[in-house]
Amino acid sequence: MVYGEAMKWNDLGTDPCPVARGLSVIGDRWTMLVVRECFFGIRRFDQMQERLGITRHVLADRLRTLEAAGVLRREVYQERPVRYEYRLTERGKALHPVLVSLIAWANDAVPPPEQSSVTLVSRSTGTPVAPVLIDANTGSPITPHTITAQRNEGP
Amino acid sequence: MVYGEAMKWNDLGTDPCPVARGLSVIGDRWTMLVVRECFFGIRRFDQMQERLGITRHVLADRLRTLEAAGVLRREVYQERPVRYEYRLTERGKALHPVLVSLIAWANDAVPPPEQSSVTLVSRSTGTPVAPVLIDANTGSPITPHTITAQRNEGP
DNA sequence: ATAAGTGGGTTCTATTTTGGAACCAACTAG
DNA sequence: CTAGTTGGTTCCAAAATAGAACCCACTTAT
Repeated sequence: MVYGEAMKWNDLGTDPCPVARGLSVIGDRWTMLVVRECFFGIRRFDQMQERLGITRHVLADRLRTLEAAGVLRREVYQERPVRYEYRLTERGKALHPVLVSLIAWANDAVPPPEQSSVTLVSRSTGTPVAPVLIDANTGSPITPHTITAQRNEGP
Repeated sequence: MVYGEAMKWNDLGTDPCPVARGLSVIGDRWTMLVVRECFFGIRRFDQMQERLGITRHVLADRLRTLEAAGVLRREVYQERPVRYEYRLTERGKALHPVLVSLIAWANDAVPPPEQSSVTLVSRSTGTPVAPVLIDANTGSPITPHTITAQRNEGP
């Protein structure tokens, strides 16, 4: 962060803090919902628009932004007339842990109306999953107590 | 989701999808940055405002929203004049995996300007951590291939 | 041949959110 | 008495979003 002077939203993308940089791409009201649709296998503009209830204008803008950020790629799936679909790139698929963590948090922090909800289950056993973050290097859990943020100065 | 009819932002909090419900709390432009400050130990209004460059009006609004959602609690730390500080509740601390996943993603998906950046390191060894999500029940990694979303209908 | 439909948008205006700056209340320190 | 601190609120301007209509290049149905 650049302390002591105002940080405008549009400058977040160049902030030293990865939280700020990440949010510059996925931190607005609709973007993660668009990403969710992509993980659900939705690829077409109209389908996303109908499922989300987002305005066409804003959806077009978000898809452009996500494409520019390398999260989605636009592919022609039909010529004459040319039609495009949107798919997650590797960088987009790398958002999976963010989405999963968010789902796990929301499911017990933001109670659903009635009992209706969506939960994550193992694809092989069908049983609910309980996501936990561990450090791949040591195998130990990651908690606010086990890690800390470190600033690496540039050249 | 309620398909076929527009979903307004303000209805997200009652959506069956946990992604939508989660985003209704933390899905706007500033909220996760406020939460980040709290994880960094920042507790006071003016300090947050200075560090983030957010307008005072919006910060006051976000703090109220986060308090209402049970993510932060407001505590008097001084009488005469009464002064408040904001601290993460258990529900707020439960956002740690979301923040860590976001940091991990941003650090390799949204390149920092120059080399300056912030990384996560183990508090005990000082070495970088590589966060991975595993299922606490089975110990196996969570990827788009190993899990799926399941809708549980309400009564 | 003509009419209606499809997919992926753009354009327009109205409403809502943000940004930026000033102001305020209740003290405390000098 | 004056300035400073803390945690806000109030005001207006600028930007983002909602909602609806329109557009273009086709394809399919009548």
